[in-house]
Amino acid sequence: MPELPEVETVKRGISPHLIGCHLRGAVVRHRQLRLPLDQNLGEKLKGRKVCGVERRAKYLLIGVEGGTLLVHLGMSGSLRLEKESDPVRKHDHVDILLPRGKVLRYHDPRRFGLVRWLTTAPGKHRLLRHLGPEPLEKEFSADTLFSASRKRKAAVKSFVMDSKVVVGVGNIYASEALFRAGIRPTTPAGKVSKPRYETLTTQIKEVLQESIERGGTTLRDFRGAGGELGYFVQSLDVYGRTGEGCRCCGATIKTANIAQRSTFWCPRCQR
DNA sequence: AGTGCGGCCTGTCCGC
DNA sequence: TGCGGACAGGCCGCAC
Repeated sequence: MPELPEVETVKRGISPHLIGCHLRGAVVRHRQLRLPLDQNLGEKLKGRKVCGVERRAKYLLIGVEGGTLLVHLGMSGSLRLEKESDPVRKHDHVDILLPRGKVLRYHDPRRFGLVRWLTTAPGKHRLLRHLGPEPLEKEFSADTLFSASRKRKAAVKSFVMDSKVVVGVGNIYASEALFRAGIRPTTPAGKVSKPRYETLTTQIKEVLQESIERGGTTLRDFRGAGGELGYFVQSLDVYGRTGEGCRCCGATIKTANIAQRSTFWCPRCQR
């Protein structure tokens, strides 16, 4: 479900409700996520104060005195601020108990996500250690993209989705950024020129930034922390538009699988 | 070393 | 209406 703009939307939604709070504990209803959940999570969190909420790639890092709560939403996860008395739905696997009867509720039907309590530096965790640059930071530039791409034969679309190259570019925004840059997604990464990587870098930053400003993309079930929809779906140019006309030239949008992920492009605008 | 594939899970939608 | 199969926003670990 969530790509970087959706995770950023959740982060912005939950931050003001968490920072400064003393946690009352946690309720764990289903332990088996991508990594098994700590049975004693509640005991470990009890009484601790939340000092900050950060995002690294698609991971949320809830900074708590004495540790970090690492959360990933996988493909179908969501985090919502609710009241403890709100009915528990199927797949509400974890509640983080906040003051005054409020809870942060983790819901994930497919269970590809994770919730982990870390007491060491999160950046050194094996899941975060090898991550590439943040796309919206200065260190992600055409230079880094171009030099990393030399001699790489994989499709440029797979290349920009490689988290060692740059994080946070998922299946939707990879297709969208390549459309905006006029680059065909099947082109081998090593054959894309420097000027085209300049354009692609700019477009990756822009498409992610615009989506964050519209609250992310709701395709079927994405919601912000308060349950609100993401409106970027209205701005998608190619993703999910197979057989429809290109908004730019009118040609029919095509789709194919690249490395087992559906990929969308305009055969006329993207060469 | 880079690449592609299988697998983790449930829900939904489509064609028959 | 029911049923099987394909597919879904992520990403790790493995074999080649």
